[in-house]
Amino acid sequence: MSFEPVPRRPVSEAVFEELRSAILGGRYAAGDALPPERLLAEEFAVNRHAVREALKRLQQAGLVEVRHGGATRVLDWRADGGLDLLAHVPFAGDRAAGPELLRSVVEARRWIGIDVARLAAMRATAAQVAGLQRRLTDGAGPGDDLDVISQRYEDLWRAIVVAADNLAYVLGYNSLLAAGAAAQEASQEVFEDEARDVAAHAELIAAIADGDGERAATLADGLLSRSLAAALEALA
Amino acid sequence: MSFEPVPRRPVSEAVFEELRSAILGGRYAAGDALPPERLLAEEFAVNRHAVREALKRLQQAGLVEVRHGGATRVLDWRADGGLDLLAHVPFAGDRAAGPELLRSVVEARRWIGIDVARLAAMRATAAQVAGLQRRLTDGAGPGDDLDVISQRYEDLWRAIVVAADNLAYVLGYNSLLAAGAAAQEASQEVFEDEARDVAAHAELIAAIADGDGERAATLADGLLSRSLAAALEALA
DNA sequence: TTGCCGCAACTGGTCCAATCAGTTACCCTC
DNA sequence: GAGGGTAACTGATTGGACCAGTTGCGGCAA
Repeated sequence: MSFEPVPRRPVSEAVFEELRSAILGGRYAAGDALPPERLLAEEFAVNRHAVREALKRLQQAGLVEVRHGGATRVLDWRADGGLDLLAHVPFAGDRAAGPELLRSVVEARRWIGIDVARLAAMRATAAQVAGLQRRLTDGAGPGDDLDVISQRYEDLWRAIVVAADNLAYVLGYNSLLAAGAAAQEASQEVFEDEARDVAAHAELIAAIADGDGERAATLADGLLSRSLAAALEALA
Repeated sequence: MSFEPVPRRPVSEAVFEELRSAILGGRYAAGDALPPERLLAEEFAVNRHAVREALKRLQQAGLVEVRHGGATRVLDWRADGGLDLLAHVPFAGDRAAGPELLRSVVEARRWIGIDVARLAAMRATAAQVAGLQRRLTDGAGPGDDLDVISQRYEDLWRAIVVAADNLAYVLGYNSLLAAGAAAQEASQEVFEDEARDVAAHAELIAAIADGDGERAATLADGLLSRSLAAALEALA
């Protein structure tokens, strides 16, 4: 028989996740004061420094506001939180945010993908186009493992996003990807049909290579709308 | 004569900003190891805990990877960072990322705004529509201060985004807004013409109230494209 | 009685010092 | 030359002390 390695993670991270989950899960309303650091340290049975490190991360994530001398207050993350939070919402306790979340992510990804395809067609350098085509021919048969297919699909889209030469889209794509990874099983399933359609991808890449923005946008729309439909169907 | 209050901010924040700027400014390449905590503490002339708190924030921001026993390494933030980073890029030292950034943000905001307007028209509740109309009539004259106008403009769009009922768009809008706020002067200027056009906003709200998604999308496109044009012009 | 002033008790911020716990690389042995 | 073991790194965690703002209560003065 074999044993799994004992999971071991920093104390401050455990505290961070605990508090984050409490906030995202609604156990603290916006404006509520968190317990004082000394009390938190006592309750979690860790040193105060560890609590402070966790609080720094919460602060960076836009979940709390810390004031010297005053209390640490919980912010309204829907109003102040950034897109990075999306990946953590699924773990926000028992609230059934999962389905709504999946639809949100796929919906946004479809729409942004359309513009990205158009921009890539307009802006991709020769080297980037070559990279896209290489990625396409590197593609193996359809019998591959879903994980492999998904990986290649993500990689292809990442290259397209980079070619679009828009920092907001690049970083936003990273965030959406992270959110998708957090709900892995559901996400992969939704994108499976699309990810396996190599012929459609080839058409898209050809349009980008031709610099035909409108055609690229239309093709991307067709591709990504399939996943959106799959997501909406999965919710029913 | 009068004196200004002495600016006073936490030491860990100063360290954080210093390191962030060093990383985003390219003074560390992706994969490079940061100096050890003990050395950083010595060089910044602060306690090691302050350094650790700063590192926790960098870690949360997706800029570094910390490994117990090993070195703290700088990540490739363009490949791994989330949209939240966008607000920090303006502080990337002397690299001329500013102009590219402004175009990216305005471009993304325009495109997302179009979809948001369409979705809001389809999904806004009666209460949300009433809220939008109220915000419109609350609008004061055109002689107002630019700060006030900008504030109201942002508030109106936030309400539209919320009405679109898509968590990814809500949080993404927060991130884009934060990025805009980081480059305040330039951003306000670009959006000024659009923000002052109350009549166009009234049309947009009317379309949303009617549930006419296509018309709302078209109007939003017209509005936001103005700012995009202004941004592109500002870059020339 | 009412207003305000000041202090005391809270809150977070910073420091010092020590020790635990992984990683890495060098050196010695076989 | 390959291997293992150890020493010297790295970050992780703890404890305790003290500094620095905020808040609210109680007593003093008008």
